[in-house]
Amino acid sequence: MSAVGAAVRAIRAHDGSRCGELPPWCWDGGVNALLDPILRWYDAHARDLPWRRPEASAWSVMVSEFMLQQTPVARVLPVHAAWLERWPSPADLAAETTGEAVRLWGRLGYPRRALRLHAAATAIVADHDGEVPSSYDALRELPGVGDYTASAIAAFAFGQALPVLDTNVRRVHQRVLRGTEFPSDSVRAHERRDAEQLLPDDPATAASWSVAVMELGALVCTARTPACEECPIAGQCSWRAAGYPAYDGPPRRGQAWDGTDRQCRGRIMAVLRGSDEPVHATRIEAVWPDAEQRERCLASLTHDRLVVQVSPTTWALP
DNA sequence: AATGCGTGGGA
DNA sequence: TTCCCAAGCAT
Repeated sequence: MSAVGAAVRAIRAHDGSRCGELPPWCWDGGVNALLDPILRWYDAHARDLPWRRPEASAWSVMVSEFMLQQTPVARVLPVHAAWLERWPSPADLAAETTGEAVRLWGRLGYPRRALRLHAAATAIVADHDGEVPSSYDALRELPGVGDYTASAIAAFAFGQALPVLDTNVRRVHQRVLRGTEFPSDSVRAHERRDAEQLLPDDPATAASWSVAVMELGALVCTARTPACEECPIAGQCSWRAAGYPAYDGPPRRGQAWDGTDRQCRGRIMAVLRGSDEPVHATRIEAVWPDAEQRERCLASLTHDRLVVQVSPTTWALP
């Protein structure tokens, strides 16, 4: 992907045009016309988040990106602070048990992320001399690091010019450029082309642009009830200009919860997190009466290495 | 490519 | 109250 991006920008720089599928108003003398208003808005309205401060380490950025995968900022803030205080470097975390990582993960949800972050820290110590790698490709090889997270760390921790396509950026692009309310369920090729073409060439400006668009999506161009009156590019928004047509794509994926294995696993994990000692089976039975499902979930949690069976009747964090 | 994976807050 | 969804990843 990074190689493709470099090629696209090289071609663009060579012929001096922003050839592509984007509306012509996107360009003002060959420059992204959305850049100035969005950067100005960001300057005035950005939240002061620990992982965005100049002194934030790459490790701090990386921890935040793991925690922010599907979890809102407000809930990440206290856990991120606790992690960075306890494990200021990848080596500090790698020296810890995975069980402690899961315990300090607390109720952020999707605790497999805690295991992957621990595994990533271990790999960083083993393969990168304990320093968070800066290249997209090296980051992408770490457990739990997909396209978004690799791009985000490379851009925000190391100032590289990589497109960052998270759910916020995708929604902003879809509305402004494509005139519809929501993007598809998976990232399409045209979205990458859009992001590549809008990305400023200067690395520092590119990183600022990416975080600013993300913030705009998080605070103004929200999924529900967007605050268009506060939007710096409302006048250029295709969705707004079209009269906010309602979403008419395929049904968006919702997640069942009541009675699911995920709920059962969550209950079991909550019990184990709350105990420093192995927990007797009766305490697990107390939170999930259905024996068949309980056993299935205990087995899947064991398979995931989120729990270990300590004795025939007791369970614990690994 | 479709599905499974936690949790809690806001509309 | 119910529903929606929040900086995704792995399989």
